[in-house]
Amino acid sequence: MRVYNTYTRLLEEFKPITPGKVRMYNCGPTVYNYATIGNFRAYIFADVLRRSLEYFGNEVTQIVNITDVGHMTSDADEGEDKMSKAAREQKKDPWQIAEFYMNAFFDDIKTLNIQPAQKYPRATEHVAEMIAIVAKLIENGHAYVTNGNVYYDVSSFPGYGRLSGNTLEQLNAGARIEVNPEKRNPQDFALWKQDPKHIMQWDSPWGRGFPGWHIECSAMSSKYLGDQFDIHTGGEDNIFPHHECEIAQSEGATGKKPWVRYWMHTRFLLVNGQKMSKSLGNFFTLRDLVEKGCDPMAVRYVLMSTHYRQPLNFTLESVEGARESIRRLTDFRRRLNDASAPADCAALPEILRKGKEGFDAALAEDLNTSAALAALFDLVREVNKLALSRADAARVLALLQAFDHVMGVLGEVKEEGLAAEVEALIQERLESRKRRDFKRADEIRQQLKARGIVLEDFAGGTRWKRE
RNA sequence: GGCGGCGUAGCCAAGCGGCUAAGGCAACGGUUUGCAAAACCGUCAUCCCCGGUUCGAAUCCGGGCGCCGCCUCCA
Repeated sequence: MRVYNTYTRLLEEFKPITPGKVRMYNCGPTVYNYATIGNFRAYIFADVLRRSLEYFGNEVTQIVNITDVGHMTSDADEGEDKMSKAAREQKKDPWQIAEFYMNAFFDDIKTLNIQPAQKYPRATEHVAEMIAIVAKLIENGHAYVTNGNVYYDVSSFPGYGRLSGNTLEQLNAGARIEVNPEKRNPQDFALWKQDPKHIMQWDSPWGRGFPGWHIECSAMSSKYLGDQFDIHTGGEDNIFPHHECEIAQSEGATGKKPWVRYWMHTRFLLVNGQKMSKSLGNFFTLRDLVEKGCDPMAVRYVLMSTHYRQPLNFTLESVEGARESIRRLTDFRRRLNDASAPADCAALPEILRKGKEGFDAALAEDLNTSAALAALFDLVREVNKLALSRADAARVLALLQAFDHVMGVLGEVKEEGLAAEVEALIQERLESRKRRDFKRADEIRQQLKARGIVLEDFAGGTRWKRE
C-alpha cells in the first residue's frame, strides 16, 4: 500500500512500525456544535482508511480524540472560546454542552456507519497528562513560563514549519498577529494559559488555568499509542498550526523522531462549488441532510467516493446519484439469490479475479476509492451478463461483502419477511399471470406499489423489494 | 503579501506524457418483458482560456480567469 505523506510530500510505501499492526490517531470533533458534512468527510476518510488497512490484513488501533475544552473562535469573535460561546448562547455550562454534542457525534457516526474507534479520549480527562508534557518541555528547554502562562519556544525546535512548508521567517513576514510582549518569538504558542474569566479551569504547577490548543493531541496520542506511531490524520486546516505544534511538542518532550510516520490530510469539501457557509445557505450538518430526505448511506457514499486529496463538491444532486448507485449494488446483490444455473459458469473466476485485482490496486494506491468503485461496477456489469449457479452466486456475494467491509455502504443482507396478506397477494398474482389474467396481475402490482413494495418478474418467479 | 491545491460530459468523479479520456447518476435510442421492473447493448467530453516544450499533453512549463485551504494564543 502506498500513501501520500504530507510531511514528505511524497507517495510512500506504507510500512507500520510493527508489521501487521497499525497505530492510528485521527483528529476528532470539538464538541461545541453538531459536526458538519465537512467534518464527516475527514471522519469517513479515517474510517475507510482503517477499513482498508484491515482489508489488507492489518490489525488497527484507532484513537479519536474528543476536544471538550474550548478552542478560540476567530478574531472576529473577540477571543471567546467556542465552548464558552456555545454555553452562553444556549444557557448551559460548558460541561453540558460538551456532553450533549459528544453524544450527538456518536449518534451521527453510527448513522454514517463509521466503525467505532477503540477509544475516544476526552481532553478534560487528560489534563494531568498534558501538564506532565508541559513540565517535560520546560525541563528540556523547549518551553518557558511567564506570569503563570507557559509558552513553547519555537526557536528551540529546528523542525518547526517542516510539516506545513513554512519557515519562521515567512511566518514572521506574513504575520498579522500582534506582538505579545510575554512571548520570546511571535510564533511561540501557549501550552498553558491563565484567565480568571475562563470557565473550565484546572490546577497546575504554574497556577490555575487551562491547557493550550495543541497539547491534548500530544498527550492523548502518546498515552494510548506510545511515543511513536504510524498514522495521524485530520483536515487540511489542521496542518498549520495544530499539527505543526503537535510535532514540536511531542518530539520536544520525548526526543524521539519521527513522532508520526505518516501524516494524511483530507481536502476541504465544497457545497455547490462554494465554501460551506451559513450566509450562502449551503451549510449542512448530517441532521440537516436527513431532514431533507437524504439517505445517510448515500451521504456516506458521496463523501467516500471522491479521492480524499481532491476537493469534493457536495451537491444534493450528487446524493441522489449516490443513492441510485447504491441501489444498483443492492439490486445486484438481491438478484444473486435467484441464481439457479445447473452448472458453474466458466467465465466467472476470471471476472472475479480481475475485479478484486482492480479494487485492491486502487485502494493500495493512496486509497483511490473512485477507481476502486469503478472496478466494482465493471465487475457488476460483467457478472450481470452471466448465468450463475448457486455456488457462483455465493462466490460473488463473498467478494461483494469483502468490498463492502471497506466501503460500508451496503450493510447486511436483511432477511426481511412480508405480511402474510402481502405474500398471499403475490401468490394470487402469480396464479393470475398463469391464467393470463393480466388485468388482475397489474392491479395487484399497483396495490403493492402503493404500499412501497415493487415486484419484478423473472424466469424463476417473482421477486420483490421495498422502494 | 507568503505557502499549498483545484478547474475533465447536464451532475458527481478517475486518469497526472503515449492503447478508442475509467466508473456512477441523469437523458435518449434499442434488446428483453403480457405490461413493467431489473439487466444487457448503443448514443452522449477535442479535458477553463491563451501561449510554449515534445514525435506525442487533460497530464510538463509560462501567463490569464475562476474556486478552495493555511499564514497561531486572541479574550
